[in-house]
Amino acid sequence: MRLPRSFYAQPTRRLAKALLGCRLVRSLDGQRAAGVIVETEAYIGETDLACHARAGRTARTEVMYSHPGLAYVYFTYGLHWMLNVVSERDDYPAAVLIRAIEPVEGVALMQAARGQRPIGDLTNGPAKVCQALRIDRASNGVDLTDARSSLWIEADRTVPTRSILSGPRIGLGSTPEPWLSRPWRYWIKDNPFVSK
DNA sequence: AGCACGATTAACT
DNA sequence: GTTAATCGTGCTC
Repeated sequence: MRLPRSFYAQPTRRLAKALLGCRLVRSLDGQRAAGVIVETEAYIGETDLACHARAGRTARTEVMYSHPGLAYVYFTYGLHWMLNVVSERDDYPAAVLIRAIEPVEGVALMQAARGQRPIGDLTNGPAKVCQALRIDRASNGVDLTDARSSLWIEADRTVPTRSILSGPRIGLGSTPEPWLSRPWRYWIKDNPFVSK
């Protein structure tokens, strides 16, 4: 079952933790490719200087200001796509970055999209997830709660609180403190598919 | 109109 | 550990 909009309309850090253990599903030519979310990061509002919304409302960030439950997909480093899910409420720009999933369905489909890499190297990073599931600009703004969309999230495993670890977000470069060190990255303890 | 840089990855040494 | 790849975005001139 597709998770409803009410699931996404919660505080971003809470959503980032709640997404762990959920199943990210992509429908490709009628076939399912899916994985359990094992690592996420929260990006929260215009005051979070690591969040793209620090620049305010622009063409790029517009999706983050829209409804919770939409996909915010952006391009970076000249070649990579990143998938986020919009959180909170309308007109408040925040989202959760999907950093890694554990492949569980359509592994061959994902390997075909990733140059036949071994399962352990298939989706253990945010750009790898997008490449494996063929997510690019065409998925930006897609509604994950709309029954017609080919991308959505389902409830799956229950992850006990004691198995959720947190730490600083990755790749923030010259982002100033305190944002650089905020422990807004979450992952499932001991899961081998968390990014390196 | 031009420019510096990025929520990364893979292939190097 | 280091670095090239590669281009959209937001900021400065």
